[in-house]
Amino acid sequence: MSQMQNVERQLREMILGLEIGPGERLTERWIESRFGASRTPVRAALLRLETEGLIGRDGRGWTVAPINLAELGQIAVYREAVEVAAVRLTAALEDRSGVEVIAAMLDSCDADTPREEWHRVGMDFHIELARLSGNEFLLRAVRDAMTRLSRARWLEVRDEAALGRAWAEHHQILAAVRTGDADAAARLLSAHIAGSRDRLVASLHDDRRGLRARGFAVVAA
Amino acid sequence: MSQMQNVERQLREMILGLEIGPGERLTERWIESRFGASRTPVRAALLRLETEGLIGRDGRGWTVAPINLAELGQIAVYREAVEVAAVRLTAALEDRSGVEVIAAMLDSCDADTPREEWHRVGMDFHIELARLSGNEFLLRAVRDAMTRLSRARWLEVRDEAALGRAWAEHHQILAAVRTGDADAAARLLSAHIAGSRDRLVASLHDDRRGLRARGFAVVAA
DNA sequence: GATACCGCTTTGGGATACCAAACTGGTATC
DNA sequence: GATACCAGTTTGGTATCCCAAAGCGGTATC
Repeated sequence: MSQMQNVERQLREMILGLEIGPGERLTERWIESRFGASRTPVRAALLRLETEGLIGRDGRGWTVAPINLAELGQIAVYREAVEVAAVRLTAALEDRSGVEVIAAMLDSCDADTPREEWHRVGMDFHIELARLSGNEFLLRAVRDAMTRLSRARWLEVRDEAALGRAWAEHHQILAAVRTGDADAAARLLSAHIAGSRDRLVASLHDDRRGLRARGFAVVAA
Repeated sequence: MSQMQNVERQLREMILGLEIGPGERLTERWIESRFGASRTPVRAALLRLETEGLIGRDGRGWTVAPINLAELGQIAVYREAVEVAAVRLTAALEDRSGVEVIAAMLDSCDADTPREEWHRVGMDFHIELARLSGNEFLLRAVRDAMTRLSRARWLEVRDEAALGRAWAEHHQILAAVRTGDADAAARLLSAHIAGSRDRLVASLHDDRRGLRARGFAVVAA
């Protein structure tokens, strides 16, 4: 793999994994020495990550995007629009066997599954559901929204019950898609996204003091 | 303005203005000499334009994105999802005075207005309408969709009647938003997008022989 | 003590040199 | 005539070097 893709991937993982905190400053020279690459691939990676919304410009330099509570609400509206459109397309397909693959993916998580895996599968559910629609743009939009939500969802304090509820809602959505009931699938998905947003914003809002104590920049709603 | 933004802007204009044809190969060295910049800003511009979908990788090199008829249909579905969501938000706002600015923008076009201006305003209508929603993500999505549609719409053979019909539909949509009738606005906008797509695809499909004769790569639906 | 000033350092933007892989065109071989 | 092969060229990927501007301290001045 090329250095460029390598730096991009590793840097993205460090940001999403909160090894580099939201709001932290980045210098091209630091990344250069950290990954043993020269500035050319580093700058390419930075440009890519900027379009993903994971980093931004801070005057002349680069900054890891802060956790933005107001943005979370806007993303919820955005993803509702594209995810509902995608699920309606999928429910109208003749061959909806793809939902079984997603159901199996959900069922692969059990009590022994590590938290990172639950986190990843929880996002992949929405991404793979969008992929079934066959529309590249809806898929890209959902993937983009999930990337931007990733850190916030990771920081969310989720109890066992909330996770179980989310998984139940996921299965309900799949069931509606399976039977081709587009309206039901859309309604369930909308409610799921709204609930997800509310719990997420509430959780981060309650804990924003703790987040700031960890050195994370948090922009209020 | 920095060289980087300069190269990016000029190259984008050349691509959107079809001065570089769809499917044409690009070399970093050619861009370098063409704009009098070195490879660093050239590469930055290429990376940015790649994320906009205007250029793509062709093995090791770069290629101007072809006109893709199948993609046009997918974009229509995508923009319907985000534009309808945006217009519903806007219709629910207390202050909807922004629609008057957009109406004035439409009315600024008359029989003497050059075709490029009609083209630009026709896209800006949708972008500005999305901006009124206040949702950055919906706005970005609409702007992105319009950028990707820009060349195809420019190549579309539009008669006077079709343009007048489009403008009338634009005004109808604004009227519905003005009165706060979200359902009507959504319905009108959906129909407008579907009709726009049908005419666009039909026009390009009919003329695809002529397009190929001009050296433009056209991917069939 | 506050502030204006100055020199050093850091940093991103740009330019250039080098390399390996891919491409090209011609040639030799069958 | 078709094909395999080889040298020369082109091209994107990478590493480095230079520069101007911004940031940072320390100091002198009031």
